[in-house]
Parts: sequence; C-alpha cells; structure tokens
Amino acid sequence: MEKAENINLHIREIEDHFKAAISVDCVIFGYDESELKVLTLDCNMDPYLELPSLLGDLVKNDENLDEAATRILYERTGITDVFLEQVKAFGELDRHPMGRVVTIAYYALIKVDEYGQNGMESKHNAKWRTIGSLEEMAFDHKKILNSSLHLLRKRLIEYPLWMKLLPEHFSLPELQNLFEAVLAKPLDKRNFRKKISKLGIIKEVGKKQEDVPHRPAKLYAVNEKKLREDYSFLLKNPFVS
Amino acid sequence: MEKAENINLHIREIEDHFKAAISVDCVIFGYDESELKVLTLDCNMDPYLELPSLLGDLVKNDENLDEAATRILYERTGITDVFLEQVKAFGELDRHPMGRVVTIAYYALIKVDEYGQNGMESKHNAKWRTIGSLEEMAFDHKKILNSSLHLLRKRLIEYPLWMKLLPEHFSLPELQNLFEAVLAKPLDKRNFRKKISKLGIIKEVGKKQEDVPHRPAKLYAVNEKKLREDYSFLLKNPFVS
DNA sequence: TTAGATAGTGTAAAAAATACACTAAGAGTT
DNA sequence: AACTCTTAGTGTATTTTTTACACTATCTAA
Repeated sequence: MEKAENINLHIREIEDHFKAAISVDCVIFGYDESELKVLTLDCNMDPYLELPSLLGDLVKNDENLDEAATRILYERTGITDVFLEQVKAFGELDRHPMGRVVTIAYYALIKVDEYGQNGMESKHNAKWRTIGSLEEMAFDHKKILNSSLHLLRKRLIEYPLWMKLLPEHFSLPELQNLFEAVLAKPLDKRNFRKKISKLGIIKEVGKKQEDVPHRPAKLYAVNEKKLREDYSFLLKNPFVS
Repeated sequence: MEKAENINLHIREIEDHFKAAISVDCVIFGYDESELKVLTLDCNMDPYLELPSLLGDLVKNDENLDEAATRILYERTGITDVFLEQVKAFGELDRHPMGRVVTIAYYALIKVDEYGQNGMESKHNAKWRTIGSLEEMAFDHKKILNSSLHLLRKRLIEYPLWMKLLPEHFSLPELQNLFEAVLAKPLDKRNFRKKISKLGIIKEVGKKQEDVPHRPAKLYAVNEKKLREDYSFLLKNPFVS
C-alpha cells in the first residue's frame, strides 16, 4: 500500500500547511476631474492606523479568486460588471500583522460617474485619492499599487481599456487627458487622434460639450458593433490578456 | 474598546479562513534538440495518476513565494541562479483533490546543457517533454502551462530572455530556431538577424560549429558588458517586468 | 466686436517592419 | 580534384508606423 501511505503523508503535510489565509486586494482605478484615482479606505489595523489601504478581504472557502474579487468590488461599491484583471500574488512573510496572508492583487476599472450615483463612497468610508497623493500606504499596498499601475499602463497601450474608465459620452481631449494621466506623460494631440481614429472603435454621437467657457468638443461613444467584432475579449470578465 | 473588539473580530475571521494551503508550481522551460520543452513529473495522485504534472510544492511557513519557487527549482533540478518570473495565481475551488490549495505559478528558464550535467533528471523522475506532447495534464496544470507559455512568448519578444535558455556558445540559426519553437511560427532569416544584431548584445567568439555535415555556423556569446549596461534587470531574480 | 480659451486639422521626415534570392563554406562522395 | 549536398550568411527596396510640428475654427464672456 505504498500509494496509500504516500497519500497519508501528503495529507499530513498539507494539514501542516493549511494555516495560511488567502486574501484578495483590489486596486480600483477611476478617472475623475482629469486625474487617475484609486479608491482607498483608512486602515484601522495596527501598525498601519489611518494609512490609506486598498479594498480587500479574505477569500471565502466557496469562492474562487475571481469571484472573491468580484464580491469585494460589489460589497464595496455596489457595482457589478466591473472590469477586472488579476495582477499577481504577493506573499512576503511579514506583509500582514495577523499572520501568513498571501494576497492576490486585482485591478479594477470603474466609471466614476456611475459609481458615484450609488452614493456608496460615503457609505463605506471609501475615498478616491489621486495616485500622486498615495505615498505611504498600509501593509504592502504601495507595492501592490505600483505593480497594478505598471500593468495598467501596459494594458492601456495595448488595448482600448480606457472605455472602461470613461462615461458613455466623452470627448477626444478627455480621452487624451486620460492617457496622459495614466501614462504620466504628455502626448501629441494630432498623433494621438490619428491613432485613436485608426482603431475605429469610437463614433460621434452628434452632440457637443455644454457649459464650457470655450469652444465645446465633440462627444463620442464606443462603437458597440466594432467592440463586439474586434474586441470581444474585453467583454469577458475577468480579463485575461 | 471598539478597536480591540474590531481586532478580535478580525482574528476570529482570519482563523476561520486560515484553512487554505498555498503552493507554488513551476513551469520549467528548456530548449533542447531544437524544441521547447517543459520539465514534468508523472503524477502519483488520484484521479490524475500517471498524467504529467508540473513541479510544485506547498509553500513553507518561513519562506515567501519567490523563495518557495527558488527552493522547488533547486530541490528538483539542483540548479541555483535560475531565471524565474511569477505568472499568476490559480485558485479554482476544485483544482486540488486534497482541499483548497491556491497555487502561484512561476515559469523558469534553464539551460538544459548545464542542468543535464547534474544527472538530476533521472534522480527525480523528472522528464523533459515537448510542449506539443502535453495535451492532458494533472490538476489544472495544462491551464497553468498555457498561461506561462503565453507570458513567455510576450517576454521573449520584449526582452532577450533567450540567453537564459541557450548554452554559453550558440549560433544564429540556433537562436532563430529557438524563437520559432517558442513562438510556433517561422521567421525570416535576414530580418531576424537584423533585429538581433541591432540589440548589440551578442558577440562572435571566433569559433565555429564542429561535427556538422555542412557549412558550420559561427558561434556567438552574450556580451556581458552590454548585458550589465542595458539589461541589468535581467540579472535580478526573480524577474519583474 | 473683440479677447480669451480650447477644439480641431495635415503633411513631411524618420524609423521600423516586411518581402525577397542569391552566394559561401564546409562535409561527404566519386 | 571535382562535384554534390546541405546549411550559413548577406543587402536592398517597399510599406507601414512613428514622430515632429503650427495654424485655423468655434464657442463664451466681456
């Protein structure tokens, strides 16, 4: 019965190791007031009291990682159908004061205007903070944020993820500003527009900005037909590159 | 003492969740006989008996994820200084028959010639298998392999990772074949050489292939100076893009 | 009407990617 | 020594992509 022994050994070994916890932390990106922001809480755990922290929770025993991330997003913002992608796992020994907690980081992209309507922000003490204002964070959340931002930058260049951050109707200057905010560098207006228009994924909606004290910009929307034809992978959630 | 209560709640909650195990699985890539191969074991766990599996192990309580991956690589191949990068976490509920085991996948690149010299392959029942031959695998290892291969392809295009797979001296036809094996598509010889030479990262070693029944190819080696100057990030381990 | 502010538009040059076919060098054979 | 077989090695022209760059148009407000 070598096989059975082998398995018993495995079981003992595994029991010995089933002492860790798994959590999911979400870097929730939003684009608002021409800035890239992250939804944060104020940490209430020593020794990180008052420091901004990401939204996270332990993974329950009956949900997989993607489901946990989706649940956290829903519990904390009330939004469903959020764009999500796993970033990576973080497992430093000392990353959590309670013990061994390995966390799986996700980033999420949400439309701040839709989220705002639910008034969830104040209900859960969540705060939007600009990337620049997040110098010190609880746990290893600054590291997680950095990795997530790095991934977001690569993704934004590769795929039209900006559509997940912008409201239904948006202008090209807004779109360019979003790129500049995320990539943290200025872009040439004409070259930018050339590239966007070549994607063929946006269409004019026949309206213009209102209440601006200068020439109003044309408004665009995502061309849903083209989206389904050429970018259907963006509709599956969570996203896998 | 609201704070203390809060923390006690947290502790109970966490204890309730400290029932999961964390493992690391390594997709160990090697390039040999002009093919991309993966180091595998034959699974000895029901219901996956005999199916090829990746090399993995539970993460110990005193090691972080990167250390666990490095340890697994060392225990299974005897090699230190292996190129490693985390792929992502896999946490489906039913992925492991023993219970909830979330695994963090890494891929590793090793030089088959150096590894071979240790004779570790037979010592540990590890087998090199070609990618093409791995249709069915134990656990969710096929999914892990697919994700890892996908990442490797992106990385190979972006960075000169091929140097981690090739022996000290190699020819340009060998290098091109490595690309073709990993990317699974043919490349134009002249354009390929143009691109490689523009990197400036290899130098002739003044030798030629021996024992080939045709015109021998020139041999090259990595230009260590250029490597340290322009690609020092490849020397840090594990790699983070 | 004018001033102020931002929207919107095209072209030329440089760089990168692609397509493509012949000669060169060695081993093995007669 | 000549010839055959096999793979190594090389350059140019075309297309595509990226970059750099400056002026006119449209709206609000005074």
